[in-house]
Amino acid sequence: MKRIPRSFFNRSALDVAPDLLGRLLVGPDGQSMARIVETEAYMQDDPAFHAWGIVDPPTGLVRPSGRGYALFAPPGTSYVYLCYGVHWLLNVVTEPEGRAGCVLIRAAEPTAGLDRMFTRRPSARTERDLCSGPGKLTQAFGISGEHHQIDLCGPSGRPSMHFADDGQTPTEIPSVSSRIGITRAIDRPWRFFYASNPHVSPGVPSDIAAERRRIRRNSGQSKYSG
DNA sequence: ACGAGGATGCTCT
DNA sequence: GAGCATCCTCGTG
Repeated sequence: MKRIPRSFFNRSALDVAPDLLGRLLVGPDGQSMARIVETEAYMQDDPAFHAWGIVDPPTGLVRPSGRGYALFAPPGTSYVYLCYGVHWLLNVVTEPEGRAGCVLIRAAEPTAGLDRMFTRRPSARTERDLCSGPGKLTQAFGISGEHHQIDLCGPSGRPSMHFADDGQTPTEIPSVSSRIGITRAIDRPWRFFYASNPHVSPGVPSDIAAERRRIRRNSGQSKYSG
């Protein structure tokens, strides 16, 4: 059981995201653990990225205001933010210094500390309800704003949130889709997941969701267009 | 099964 | 004031 080193995150988010599948997330309590089964990559040149547009094109300078500035932190730093005013979402910063990118941890299969997870997530009825979504996962682990911008690659010793490799070989090739729940850049295939794993989130990839909405809109219109 | 709607707070290509 | 990297509950089949 080894902490994943900073060098692992000192790469493109497009490489880190699929490579994190099968690795373990160890929570802030040092005991709760889950095997990651779903991630998404967010890139600097990406309209869905929180740091999109904060680089001034002519000068290359980064505007130091706004929440996206935290995504220029060193690789291996956490980026935790509040989504819809309700749920905390956990990302890891990637990319060499000077560039920005991150990986969203979307779903995981609990492997340790399940009793604590059930306590922190009263609405969960089955194990599958614990970490099968980015908001559920942070609630199960007790991750919130106080865990924003912390080093996930620090020295082992006292308990702290980090990623770990237990040497278990991934049993499955990652599947790919567009990302979930976004409205911009919905065609980029930057979601990675283990298709056969029951702990993957039930969300629908954004390109498929948009197509379904379009079809429904059209059939709804035809009812009144006669 | 599936769809609709509400909660709720922060940011602002 | 609009727009979100979501989840839960409560309606209808």
